[in-house]
Amino acid sequence: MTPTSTPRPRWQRRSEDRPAELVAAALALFAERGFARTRLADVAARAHVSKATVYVYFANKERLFEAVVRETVTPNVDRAEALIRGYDGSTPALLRTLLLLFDGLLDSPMAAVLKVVLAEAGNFPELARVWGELVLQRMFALVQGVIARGIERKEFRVVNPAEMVPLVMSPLLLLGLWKHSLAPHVPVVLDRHAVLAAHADVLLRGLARPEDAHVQG
Amino acid sequence: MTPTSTPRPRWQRRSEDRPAELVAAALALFAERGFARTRLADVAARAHVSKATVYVYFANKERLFEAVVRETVTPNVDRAEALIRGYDGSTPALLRTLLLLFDGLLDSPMAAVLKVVLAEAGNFPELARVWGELVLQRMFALVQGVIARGIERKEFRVVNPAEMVPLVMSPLLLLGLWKHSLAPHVPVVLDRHAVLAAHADVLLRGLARPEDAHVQG
DNA sequence: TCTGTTATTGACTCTCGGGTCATTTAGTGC
DNA sequence: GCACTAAATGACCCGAGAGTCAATAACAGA
Repeated sequence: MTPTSTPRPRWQRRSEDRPAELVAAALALFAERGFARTRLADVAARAHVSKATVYVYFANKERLFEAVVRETVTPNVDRAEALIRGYDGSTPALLRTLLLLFDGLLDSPMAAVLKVVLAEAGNFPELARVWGELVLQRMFALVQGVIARGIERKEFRVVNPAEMVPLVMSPLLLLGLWKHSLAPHVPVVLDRHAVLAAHADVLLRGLARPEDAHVQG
Repeated sequence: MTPTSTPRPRWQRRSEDRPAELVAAALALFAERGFARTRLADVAARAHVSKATVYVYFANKERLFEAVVRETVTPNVDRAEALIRGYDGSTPALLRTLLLLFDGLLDSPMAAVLKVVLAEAGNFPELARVWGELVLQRMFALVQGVIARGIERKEFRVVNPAEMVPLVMSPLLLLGLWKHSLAPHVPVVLDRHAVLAAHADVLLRGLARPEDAHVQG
């Protein structure tokens, strides 16, 4: 162990992994502080890299955030779509399963990203566009398909599936924002799983055909 | 009209009205651009006043926003409470009326303020606290009371009123955020009134007692 | 009309952070 | 070992915008 026995380089070239590492670091900070209050210097530090390196891989802050959105969101939507595709049980059960899966997403960084997108949509329309394209449209189609399936199979009464989508999703939105925005600072307590159970309950009763109102999936 | 015939002062002393004018100006800009991207210089300009004047009436940007929240929110919550207090019809009808009133709020600046509060809660916990105290708790109690009333009067089946509150409110949250964040930038179309009608419908069916599932308020 | 009070302001400071670039140095092929 | 490429960086610039303060001018009262 002579003084010269430490030839560890001061930095390494890792152009393969850098982008993903930067995105991960950025995700954590954007989620925690929002877009405006996140400093690229901090992102860089968290990825063990200098600020200038960020600019080697991303043109600017906004593009970095766009990358965060893409990476965070796509796998989750993929999973949801796969779940639906392979399902062949009753539609009420399918809807319950889907809600459970969304419930899981509330703990993922996706919920935090959503918060930031909503907050910054006005300042960065491009972000809103990306989100709309990558998440909204696919999720929308997904849920709408489930409702339509239920109607076709005479498990639900006849409603306009498009109008049901926001109703299905909105409690999840609320719970997500609750968790990431208000919960830490407000004394009100919300039992997430109780609310979700109640949601599934009310929703399925509300969708049931009047003649079999007693049957609950 | 001699050149000296224009003794209109370059500015006027109006310490009574200034705060309200500043709050109004600030509301418009915060709603439009969010907290971080709103410049106090612009707020001042919009209130026809210099930036330094803002600091005469508000200690800093955050306090100004706090004032905006208070002023924007209180009258609306008051109105909702008054509506409930004086009501003596059926509870389903009351719930429909309440939803209609909230629908109106979606067009008020309150929805925009909510967006900003959610976005900035992490950076300014005090804001979240104020919102929780001024709006959340009162609104929560309000809706919870309506549900409890319906159960007492045997118009609803027996549920946990506290769990229903988020279910009642969440579609409104979604529609509000939709309007102020995504709608302008995303090609998806949401028919607000259709969604709200569907919400009332599903909700009331979901709350109905099984034995009178056919009766719709 | 003069004087005192205070609301208002213009001009200033200072920090913060996004973005740039010339230079350094790790890794690669010969 | 040597030269070449490109990954990584430190030091820099610069605009933006929050917050300050001494000076100014509107109004009230006498």
